Amino acid sequence: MSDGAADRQNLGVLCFYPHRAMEARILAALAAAGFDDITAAQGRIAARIGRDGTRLTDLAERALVTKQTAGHLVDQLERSGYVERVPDPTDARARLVRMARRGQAAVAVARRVEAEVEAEWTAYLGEEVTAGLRAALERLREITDPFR
Amino acid sequence: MSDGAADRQNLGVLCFYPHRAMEARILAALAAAGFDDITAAQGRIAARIGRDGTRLTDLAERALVTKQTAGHLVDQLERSGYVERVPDPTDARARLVRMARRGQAAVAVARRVEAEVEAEWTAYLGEEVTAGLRAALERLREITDPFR
DNA sequence: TTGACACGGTCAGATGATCTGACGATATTG
DNA sequence: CAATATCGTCAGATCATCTGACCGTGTCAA
Repeated sequence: MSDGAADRQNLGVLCFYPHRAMEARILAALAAAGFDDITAAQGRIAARIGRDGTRLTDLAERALVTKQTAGHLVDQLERSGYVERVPDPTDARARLVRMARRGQAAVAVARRVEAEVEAEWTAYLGEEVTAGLRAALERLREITDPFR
Repeated sequence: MSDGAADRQNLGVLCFYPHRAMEARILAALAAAGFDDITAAQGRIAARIGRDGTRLTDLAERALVTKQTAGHLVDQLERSGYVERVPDPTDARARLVRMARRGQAAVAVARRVEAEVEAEWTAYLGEEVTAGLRAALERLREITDPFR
């Protein structure tokens, strides 16, 4: 699919490492904080829930999975008390998935670790390079994220 | 795990989009070229096979999965004729996984698409920004890739 | 207003990917 | 040579993911 380990790697593969590293760090911190019943896939869904709740279909679209998969993961998150489903006042067909109390607590932990890891990366790369990296990635997102 | 869609996203999440986009493009191209029996997970393993073959344990380490998972995926790749296992001349315990003829053909297709997608990204971001992005990601890999 | 179609979500079933734990065979090292 | 580490596999379980079918609700145009 791409190179062996030694050669120049494509940008997609290079993006894999930081993504995976961040995810692993957050998951580890969550587990250490007592949120040990959350999986990576659940986290990827939960990470895309907006402040006022998000529709299942939107979650699926943002996470690039089918709505069935998203539904499955939301079921688990709901059972574990991280999220809740409420009716969407603007559309009787839809329901909004939003953070429950336990979910908000987990988000707080996740945010802290995110900031911590970013700080480490910034310390290693330097402020300027990091800012450039972020800008480039945000720009790239415009053409690689089918949702936004 | 992180923000809703609107807010500022952490660098890990931002890395997700290009990675996923590249992977999807390569997979689609492979399927179109007749290599339609390969999955993303198989591709992630195959992408890490070096020119002269690579040990299963190394593949697992590079792809950040257990050796059991790697073995499972290599089994499938072998059954589909993409790779072959040969004895490691330097160690009777080990075997080297290396590309078979069909695998090499698939790699050729993948390389072409990689280059194509990178060219698109470069056109969108500009030469300079893209070079900066690559440099930053390569640097970041030093502290986020447990293997290298 | 009503019929055709789009959209939000779920159910059912299948497959794929991944892990933990245990194990046999070979290397390495003191 | 004995102790220990490494390489890979087997077995079994669980989680994630997809396709296809389906029901209820919204939308829009004739």
